[in-house]
Amino acid sequence: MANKRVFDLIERISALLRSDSRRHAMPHELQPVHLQALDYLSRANCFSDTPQAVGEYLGLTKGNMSQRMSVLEKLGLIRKESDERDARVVHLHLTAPGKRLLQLTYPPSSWRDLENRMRSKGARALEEELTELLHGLVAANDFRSFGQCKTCRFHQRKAGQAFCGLLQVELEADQTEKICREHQLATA
Amino acid sequence: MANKRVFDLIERISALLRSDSRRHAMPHELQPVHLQALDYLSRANCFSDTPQAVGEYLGLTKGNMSQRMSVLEKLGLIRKESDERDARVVHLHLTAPGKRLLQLTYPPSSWRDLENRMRSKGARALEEELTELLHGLVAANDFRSFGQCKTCRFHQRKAGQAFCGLLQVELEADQTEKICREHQLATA
DNA sequence: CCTAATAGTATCGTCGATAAACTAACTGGG
DNA sequence: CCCAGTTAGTTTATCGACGATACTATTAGG
Repeated sequence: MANKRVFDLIERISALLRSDSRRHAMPHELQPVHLQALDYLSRANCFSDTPQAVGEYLGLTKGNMSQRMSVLEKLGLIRKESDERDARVVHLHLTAPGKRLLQLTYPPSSWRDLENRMRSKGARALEEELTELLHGLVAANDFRSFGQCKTCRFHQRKAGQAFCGLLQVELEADQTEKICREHQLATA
Repeated sequence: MANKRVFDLIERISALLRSDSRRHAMPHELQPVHLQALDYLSRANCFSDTPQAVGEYLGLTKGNMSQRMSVLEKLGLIRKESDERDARVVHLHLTAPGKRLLQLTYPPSSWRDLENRMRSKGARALEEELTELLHGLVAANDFRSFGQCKTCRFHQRKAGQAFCGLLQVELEADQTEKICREHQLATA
């Protein structure tokens, strides 16, 4: 599943995508990492939309994240909102301009051209293999998996309502579609 | 072959690898990009071991590359050598310390742990699919393919000797195993 | 030749990244 | 209760990647 050649391919593909992403982000006074963060936030559930979680997702420090987030806020792309229960925690929400910018710039056009050329031929297989690869990476390094809420081992149903057995809270239906910082794979 | 989910996976996998690569590179006064450049140079043939080529491979500007290369030279990891035919061209060779450092730090340990866990199960399939993906990306954006010399449409044999039909020169056997800036895929 | 193109360098400004020190808020055991 | 320990986030300082631009030196070609 993993060898040097696969590593080389991933490194080069992502270097090229990154370079293209920079071209898209720069006119908006942004860098690739900002678009990655915006994209993450657009998919994170309510337990996972914090600076800390973004940092864990991208493998960057919290100090760095604090900086990135204040840039995004200053540009009006996200809105900060402090948690009602725990005043230390900040939730980050995309604003309408943020969503618009994300849709406009991400993924970069080189990827979209690719999508047009290669119409979903074998996408499923690649998706599954990369998923397995990521899970291996996560397992080997104690990273968080950031999987979809409803695929989590703690996901339950109580009286027709979705429920998180780890955090012991009920879940809105739309939250279960999003990715969660606390996500854990079923024990193999 | 390409959809948003595949994009997300590649972005996240490479973000985590990049973060880990930084941890490995920093003790040596280096950044991830330096290791990527060293790795490229270790695999480039004699037409492709120039600052320009490294920049094209990684999607970065030549000015940036010029800087990176002088850092690597100052640390004694590479050696510059000007071309005999064209005095503008500089060839970059790994030194023994450069090779040692590369072996020590690249790929980062998170990847090696992965390799130990998932012994070559389905590596072939993933490799082929990512290769196809990269070729699509290359084709859609007029990037160079940087394939192995001997897989190039201009690769020939003349009297038992390998020969490049594009550059019109004979090739040493070991050069044909390496990657080439001028590489072109066979017309489909 | 003289012009245009090419490989590489030098210099500049911006800003992403880490580390470390800091504040504020929560938690839990006496 | 309170105080020690922990956690979320910010701040500050330092470093250096990166793009842009202008520059030099060499080569190609009409």
